[in-house]
This record gives sequence, structure tokens and C-alpha cells, in this order.
Amino acid sequence: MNKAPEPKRRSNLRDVAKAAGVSVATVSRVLNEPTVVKKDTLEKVQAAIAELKFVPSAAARAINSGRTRFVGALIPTLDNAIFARFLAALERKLSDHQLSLIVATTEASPDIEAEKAKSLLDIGAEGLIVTGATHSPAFHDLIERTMLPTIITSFFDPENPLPTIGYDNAAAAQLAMQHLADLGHRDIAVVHGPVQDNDRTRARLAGLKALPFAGKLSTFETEISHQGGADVAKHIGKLDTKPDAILCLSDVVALGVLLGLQAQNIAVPDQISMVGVDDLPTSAVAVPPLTSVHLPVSQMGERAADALAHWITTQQVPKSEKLDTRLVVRNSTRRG
Amino acid sequence: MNKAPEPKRRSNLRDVAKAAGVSVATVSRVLNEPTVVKKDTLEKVQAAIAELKFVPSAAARAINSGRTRFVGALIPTLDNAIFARFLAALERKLSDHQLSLIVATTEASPDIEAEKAKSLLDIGAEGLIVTGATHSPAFHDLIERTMLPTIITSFFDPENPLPTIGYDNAAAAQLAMQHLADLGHRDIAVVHGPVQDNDRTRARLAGLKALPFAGKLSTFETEISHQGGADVAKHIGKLDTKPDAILCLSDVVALGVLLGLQAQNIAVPDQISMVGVDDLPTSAVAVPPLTSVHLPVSQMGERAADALAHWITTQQVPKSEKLDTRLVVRNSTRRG
DNA sequence: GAGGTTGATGAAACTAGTTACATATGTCAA
DNA sequence: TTGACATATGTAACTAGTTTCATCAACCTC
Repeated sequence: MNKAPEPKRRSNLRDVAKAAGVSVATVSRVLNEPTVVKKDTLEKVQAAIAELKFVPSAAARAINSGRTRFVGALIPTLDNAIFARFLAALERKLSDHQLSLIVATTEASPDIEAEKAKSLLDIGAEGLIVTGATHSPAFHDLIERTMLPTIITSFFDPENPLPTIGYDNAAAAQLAMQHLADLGHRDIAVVHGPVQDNDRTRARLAGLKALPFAGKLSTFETEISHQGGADVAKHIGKLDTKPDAILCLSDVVALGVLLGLQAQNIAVPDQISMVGVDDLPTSAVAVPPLTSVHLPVSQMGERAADALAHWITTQQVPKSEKLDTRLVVRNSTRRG
Repeated sequence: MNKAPEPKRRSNLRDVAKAAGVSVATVSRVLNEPTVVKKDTLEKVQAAIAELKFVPSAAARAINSGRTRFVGALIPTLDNAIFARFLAALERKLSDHQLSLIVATTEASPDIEAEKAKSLLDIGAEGLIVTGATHSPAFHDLIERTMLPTIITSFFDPENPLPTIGYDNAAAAQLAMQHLADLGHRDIAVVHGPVQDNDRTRARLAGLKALPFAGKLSTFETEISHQGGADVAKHIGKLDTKPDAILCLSDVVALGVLLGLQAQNIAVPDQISMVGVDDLPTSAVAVPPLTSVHLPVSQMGERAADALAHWITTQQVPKSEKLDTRLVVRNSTRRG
């Protein structure tokens, strides 16, 4: 009637086996293929498991199967709804493949990215989802050494040694630009996030510059946040000759610009037309509703999840996938 | 000169030991306490490690140390910036404790939460951060059986068997309400997210009802999104007698309401005063800038990370912590 | 030169599971 | 009654690391 002298240690398979009067193999069978165990043995073992509050060790499982059942996603920030939407879809689809997702934010720094990738690997990630194709040498080295299944998203490039699942950023930006040009706008301001270490933004800007356009094109770099957009709007509002259209390479920035213009009583689209890129749900609610280029981030999350899961289970490198973007015209633009 | 016949298998400690002509113990030492190894042995082993592209198995490590070095966070959604901000702080601070974070979203469903908690445990999470104090029986059962360190956030309740690190939701809502009452508003509409399975919202509503208030109080439940807020605004705009103030229990909803009112040319604060709860950065950029009750979510993330890390390492259950909220007055309210 | 201490390394046990193989029953047909 | 086979279970090897303890050489001291 004296209680157990060791109140701390977690019980293991051997403890359960002893308590149930069976071998460890039988306990393992109860856990993994209960159908092959005789009914009363099964019950005996299950009773012992309950009694000892036995919870199998994930690590010991993993060491045998070689599988940890989780992958990592490296994204610049959680503070932009576009990534939240991507992650939601990614996580949902991964769980169909019995994979969990570790989210690590890189603050858009390649060094932090490499560091976090390392620590994801250290704790046993079976694969990685990363944003964009530009990474630090340390990162590439790590991926190459470990041959870790790694998929690049938000960026399509069939030439990349790693599979890319994303859209054509240059084309997406061009879609927005062409719309403004078609409406007759000839003085366009482009507002974008940091170019440093961001190949998506760079690709979008390059796309714009590659487009034949007979007019004035000015660019403004700012932080990707509503505040960042509002700051640029304030600056633009003070300009002697204001642009007749503003193209924002991110909807978050566009919303900020919109609010910033509104605070100065500059009417959109009457005085200035506006287009964004991302097509966040909020853009449809903005006043006026924001015309934007839709990026299929939910679909991207799903395709990336499937591709990564497939890669992990079959060891076959998946193909790159190009997802379509399209312009969603609302009421923030008008003929200029 | 013939290349290795087995191109697949990952090399392990024994392979490295053999290649370097040392024992496995020495290789292990090179990995964990390189200072005790003689210099040329060290170099020999490191060369072998590089040669074989050896990456230690996380699972094998974990099985010995009993540590997986990651914890899980269960949050309702990534689609609300308030959680993104919390997670950013949580992740940052956890990494100071050498802990990684797995984010799992529950879609505000206790069943999904219990399921995800189970799978986090299955893959070896050392601790859990959850949102709110209300959970499914399956969840409580799991936590109790495994004695997994689990911290409740966004909710302060010193009586809870699990430690809570959060704020007083009732008081936060009262802060907003009192502000409106002090300004002389007597017809207040309260807009809030789903009450079902959300004890934070329920606590806030209960706080409002507990406040002595001589006036009319109506409530509107909607989805927590800009769209959800805009929907309610449209409804309110059609009312014959409109409220003279709107209190939103979440800033995301408040922003949506603000946009929705603006779309109907209802002026804030001239026709209707508005207050929110959360104090998101965007609220300061809104037009007009939104008065809101600040919730210290970044601080909450940090305190939760510290508490959980401490719990895991010392096995001592941390104390609950109450964090302060405060009203941030901007320009969306005026004397009614 | 014997004894003590330190430094470097190895052998083997240990972590907690899974699994290949062996063994012991039981059932059934020839 | 015996061989064939299925069913249920146990033994022991295996996964990939860490860690304890033992060994051995080198150096210092008396």
C-alpha cells in the first residue's frame, strides 16, 4: 500500500510491459497494430497504459521511422496578411498529409533565415518552405549538404535548382501597370517595400521597367505596413505636381496610402487612381474598394504542401509550378 | 577510386567514427564539447564530418536528452493581426531560451484545438501556449494525463489550475465603455466577434453588462474581419435611430465598421463616436485615428515565453500574471 | 624510480521505441 | 494421429545518439 517512490520519471514501454505482464513487443503492437493482439491481452495492456499514464516518446518513434512528421516554413513576417493567408492554406493541406508546420519568421533577413533554417534542421524538420529564391550562401550550403526537401514559394522560376511554386512577379506588376496605362494615366507613382534582400519586389519593379510606357514613372520605397503607406501618401500629398495614379506593389501599403490620402482629403479615384497587388480581402472593403492584382496565395499554400509531402515520401523532386494572377477591377481607378 | 555504392543512406555517428578512425564517443565529444578533444583528432573528425556530410539526428539527440526543444502555440487564427503580434514576440523570446515554436491554428474550435494539441504532443512538443481558458474535455484530459507544461494567454484568472498570463478582459472593455459614457454617450452599439467558444469575448461583454450605465446598449455579433465590421456598419447605417457611439471589442472589426460607415458617408466622430479594443498599429493610421484600449500582446508573448521556458527547465509551475491595459485616446470619439 | 595527477580516448551500457525472427499454441484436414 | 498452417506472443537485435567508467600515456613531484 506504499506509493511509488519515484514520483517524477515518465513511464516507458518497458514499464508498461512489466505492469501488464507482457513483452515490450506486445505493448508496441497494442500501440501500432492493435488488431493482431488478442482481445484480453489488449485490454490488459491498455489498462496498464492508462494506469501508468504512459505517453509514447515522439523521439524514440522518430529514431526508428526516421520521420519527425513536421516541416518548417520560413517567411519574412507574420505582420502582413498575405503570409497569414498563405500559411493558413499551407498548414491545412499539410495536415492532410499528417505533417505539422513550424513557422519561423526571418524579418526579411537572409542571415536570420539561415540561422532559423539551421535550428529547424536541428530539431528535425523533414522539409522546408521558403519565400523567394534569394538566400544566403550559408542557407544554400545547408540545403545542399543535407539534401533537405525545400520548396521556394511566391516566386516562379523554372530554371531554379530548387522547385519553385509561385507566380510571375514581373507579370503581376505589369498587369497593374498596364491597367493604369490603358486608362490613360501618364504620371504614375510606384510605391513598394524594401528592395534589399527581396527578389519578389525587385522582380516586380523590373517588370514595370521592362514595360513600354510613354510617361513619367517615379518610385517610392517604404516599410510594408499601413503606416509605411500612410507616410508615402503624406509625402505625395505635399508634391507640387502629384502623380495621377499610384501603383502599390503590396495591398497593405496600398491601404495605408489610401488612408493617408484620405487624411489629406485627396480623393481616390477622382484625383488619383490607385492599384494594388495581393488582393487581400480587406481591399474589397476599403473606401473606395481597391483594384488589385490577385495573387493565388491560398492555392500556392496547397500546392506547396502537396509538393513537399510528395517529395518527402517519394524522394522525387517535384516540378516547379506557375500559378496564375489576374487583375480584379474595383473602384479605385478611373480614366485619367 | 570507385565511388560509394550506397548513394542514399544518411551517414551516422558510427560512419564518421570509422572514417576518422576514432570511437563514437570521440565523435560525440567533437559535437558537444570540442574543447576536451585533442586538436588534431578534432580536425580529423571534423574532416570526416564534412566529407560524409554528416548531420546529427535530432531524434537520437532528443531520445537521450528527453528534450525536443520546441513548444506549440494554439491560436484561433493567423488572420487577425493581434495574434500575429503576439506570436512574433513569443517566438522571439522563446528563441532566447533555445526553443522553437510550432504554430497551430484552431479556427476557434475546441475540437480542432484538442486534435492539434494531440498531434503537437505526438511529435514531441515540450510545452503549450493556448488562447483563453475554455477548452474541450479531451484537451483538459490530455494536459492532465501528460502533465504537459501549458500556459493560458489572453486571459487572466488567478483561480485557474493552469497558469494564466493575460489581461482582465472585462476591465479592458469597461475602459472603452466608461470613456464613451464619460463623453456623454447614451445610445451605444457594441460590436463583437462570435461568442461561441470564446471566453475572452464573453468576459468583455459581461464586463460591459456589469457596468452601471443609464442608457441604451445594443449588441451586434459578427465575424472578426474588416468585412464583418463593414457588414455591421451597413446594418447600423440603415437603422432609423442610429446609436451615437459604437464600441467594437476588436480593432479589426472597428476598422471594418469605420470603413463601412465611411462608405455610407456617416462621419466619425461627428455623427458617431467609435472606440476599439486591441490598439493595432493600423488603428493609429485610420481616418480618423481610432481610440482604442491597448492590449499588451507583445509583452504577453514575452512573459509567456519566459514562463513556459522556466516551467520546462525547472518543473516548477509559474504564477499567473496580470498585464495592464490602458485607453489610448485618438480622434474617433467626441463629446456626445 | 615509484606514486599521483591530468588529459585524451575507447568500450560498452544506456535512452525508448520498432521489428525480424523464433517459438508456442490451436485448428483443421488428410 | 500427424503434418500444415495460422495466430499470438516473446527474444533480441536494431535505430543513432549520449554518457559512464576504464584505460593508458604523459607529466610532475618527492
